[in-house]
Amino acid sequence: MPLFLKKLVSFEDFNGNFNNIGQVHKTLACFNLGNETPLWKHWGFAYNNPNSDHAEQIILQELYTFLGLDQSNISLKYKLNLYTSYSPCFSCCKDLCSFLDTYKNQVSMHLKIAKLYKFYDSNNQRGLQMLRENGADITIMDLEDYKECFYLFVSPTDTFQPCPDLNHYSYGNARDMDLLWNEDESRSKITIHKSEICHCKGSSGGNESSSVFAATEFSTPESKKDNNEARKITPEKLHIAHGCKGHKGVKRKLSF
DNA sequence: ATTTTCAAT
Ligand SMILES: [Zn+2]
Repeated sequence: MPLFLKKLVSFEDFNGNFNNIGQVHKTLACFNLGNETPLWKHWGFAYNNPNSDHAEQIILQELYTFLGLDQSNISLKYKLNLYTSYSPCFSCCKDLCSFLDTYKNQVSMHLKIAKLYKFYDSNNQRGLQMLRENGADITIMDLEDYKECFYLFVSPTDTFQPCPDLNHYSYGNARDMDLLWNEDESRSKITIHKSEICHCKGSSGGNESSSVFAATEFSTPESKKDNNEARKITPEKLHIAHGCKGHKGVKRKLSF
């Protein structure tokens, strides 16, 4: 397992996974678990296991093992900081929700994300929305977060040097995430309003309220038919591929 | 506003 406990991340791996704006085909996730005392109770990092486990799964497994022993100490309040080079996929979001549910009122989760993973996939978007609704604090890493992550997990003595345009990309990702949160909030009212009449499935029409409800119910896993036209955030490239010349892309589609 | 990405060649 590519899990490293109480060890620092190398400069090379930090730069290769966090401090870059390229397309990286692996994920690095760093975590620390603390409480009132200044010293971390547990910390480390993990890479994904190629073609097998996502980095979040590996860290969650470690946390279940670690916290399982502490189950008796109800009064303890843990704070989990999780830095991930990619945002969690839909499946990992569900796993993170389960973790929060398992340690309800015992562990708070603070997720700091470098880049959005396959954000065009509406399932991944819904996963992040669900995770947030389940109490996780989710943000895109800004320059200060990169600096902090570097300080905590790479070197407390060296100076973090952001790669060119890192701040610019971070800002763009943060904007995408804000749009997702805004979409989430405006739709949550619909979900509540329609919650009583959404039990009847099968009635097609694929209206938005039923799909929202399905998401809330965790009842739509990786359905391969991802041709969901209700998707709100779509890369401009997709529009171009479909022969649509819309330049506003995300912004336009989310204006409601 | 940068986009196909926890690969697959
Ligand atoms: Zn995942």
